[in-house]
Amino acid sequence: MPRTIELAEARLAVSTVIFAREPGVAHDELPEQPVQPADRSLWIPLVRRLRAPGKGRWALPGGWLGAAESLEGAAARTLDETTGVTPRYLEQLYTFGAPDRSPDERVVSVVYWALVRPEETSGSIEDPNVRWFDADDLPELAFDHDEIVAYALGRLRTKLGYSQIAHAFLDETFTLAELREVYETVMRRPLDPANFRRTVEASGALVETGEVRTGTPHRPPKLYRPADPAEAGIQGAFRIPVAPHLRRHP
Amino acid sequence: MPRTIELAEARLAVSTVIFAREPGVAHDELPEQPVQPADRSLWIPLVRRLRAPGKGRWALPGGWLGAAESLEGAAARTLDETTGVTPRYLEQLYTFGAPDRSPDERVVSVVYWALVRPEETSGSIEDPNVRWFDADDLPELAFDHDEIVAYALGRLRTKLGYSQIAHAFLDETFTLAELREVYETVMRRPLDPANFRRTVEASGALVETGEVRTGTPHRPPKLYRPADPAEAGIQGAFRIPVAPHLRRHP
DNA sequence: TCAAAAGTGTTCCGTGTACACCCATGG
DNA sequence: CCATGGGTGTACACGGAACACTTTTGA
Repeated sequence: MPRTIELAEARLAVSTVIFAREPGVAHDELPEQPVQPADRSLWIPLVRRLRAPGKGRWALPGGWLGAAESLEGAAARTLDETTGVTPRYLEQLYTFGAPDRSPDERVVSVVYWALVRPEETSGSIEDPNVRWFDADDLPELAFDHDEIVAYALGRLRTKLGYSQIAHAFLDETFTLAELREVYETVMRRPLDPANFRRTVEASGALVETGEVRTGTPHRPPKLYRPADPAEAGIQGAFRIPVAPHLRRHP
Repeated sequence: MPRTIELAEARLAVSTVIFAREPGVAHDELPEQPVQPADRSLWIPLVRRLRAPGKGRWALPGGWLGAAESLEGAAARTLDETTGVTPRYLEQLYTFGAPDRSPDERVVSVVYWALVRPEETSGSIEDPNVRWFDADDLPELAFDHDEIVAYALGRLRTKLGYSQIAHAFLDETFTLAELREVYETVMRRPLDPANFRRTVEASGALVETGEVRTGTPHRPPKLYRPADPAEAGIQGAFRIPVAPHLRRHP
């Protein structure tokens, strides 16, 4: 028995939560001191809102959906326009559409999440209204963007455990220690270097380049690159448990 | 360097992929013969499109987003209006918004997926334009709905492996054999009854009701109900691997 | 009393984890 | 030559899987 429904005059927005291992140009100054990878944090660029609603607050980079572009295309475009960042990995996260999430008009936001390499963040726009924040130490954000970031962080931690996305944080070639540091940073716990090496090597997800990184004060580590997904195939999968030892009675 | 973008005049639709273990009233007649749970299939209700575009084709139940309702609310409402089904489990799946997915106007669809109990499907609308289909034997659907259903099936199979959603297919109380049949149907492989029992019992996700199901030709099985999630807590988790033994060289 | 499903016990093996140990380089 | 991170070897515990076995009912 369909009753009459007033249709929503909703505007369609696209926003992106971008994660990087290092902040881009503008960020809160921190005293530089050596930290363990598991104690390091992730960085997220935010944009200050110049208009109401939420004027003055920090918000996720985003914008309106264009007529001819795909959702992912809109995410990439608005990201580039607002922050100058071009992500290596971009995936849809969730669509937020509570009727009251924006005060004046109905806005439905398709939210993406992205991973970028260090070099990609360096091209980010220098603007007092764009700033990189520690993902674990964010200010209060506009709209429901706090909730969105928390959701994205959860997804990143989970997905890292069963997929190969960690590569998207790194340059073309990298050492196993660098890859391990990504896992340690995201999962916030140390990993055994020996076991990590074996797990990754056995998976076939990486191939040696034959090069080593020199200039370190110690034994030069081998450089790897991600295996062609086609070659890697099913065997390319490896699993790094997100939170082990939560099994037995705590 | 933001160039001018023509904003999309997109309409916001909501659709739902509904899964049930048994078809509702109207479905293709199949000769009733005993089948193994792992050989049984899932059922999905579809609605015949009465208007262009895609007139005559089968499509996912859905409709337009109402002004005052949440996305999930819209999914539940349109589902009820078109099929008469009220799902026990309803979760957002993905948002599809390719510019050309609907021929005339731009439509962005927020798609949900749902699980229903046998009793809930029996209340479904009797209408020649609503029919239940075998999820593994669908006709060619309108728009990009084939792609959507395939995506939803993948998510169901994956999520069943690490969450408790299987309950949503069953009545208030159920036997372990019934729960196991859900897993066998969705994962399309047989499970060892002994190991399944131990895994589930050890997890604390179920509690015995103290009752047994009588009337079977054999030993009466105990009836269980889902544990209160608060009590179950972290220990409430158990994992049934989706596809084991794909590890070593095939 | 018998067939068949419910439910229990036990063994085997892959995988994650800990940790001792060797290797190679810049300072 | 030595401190340090790169890289290898190995032993152990846990949990998934296989499967033999006992229990309980209706017909």
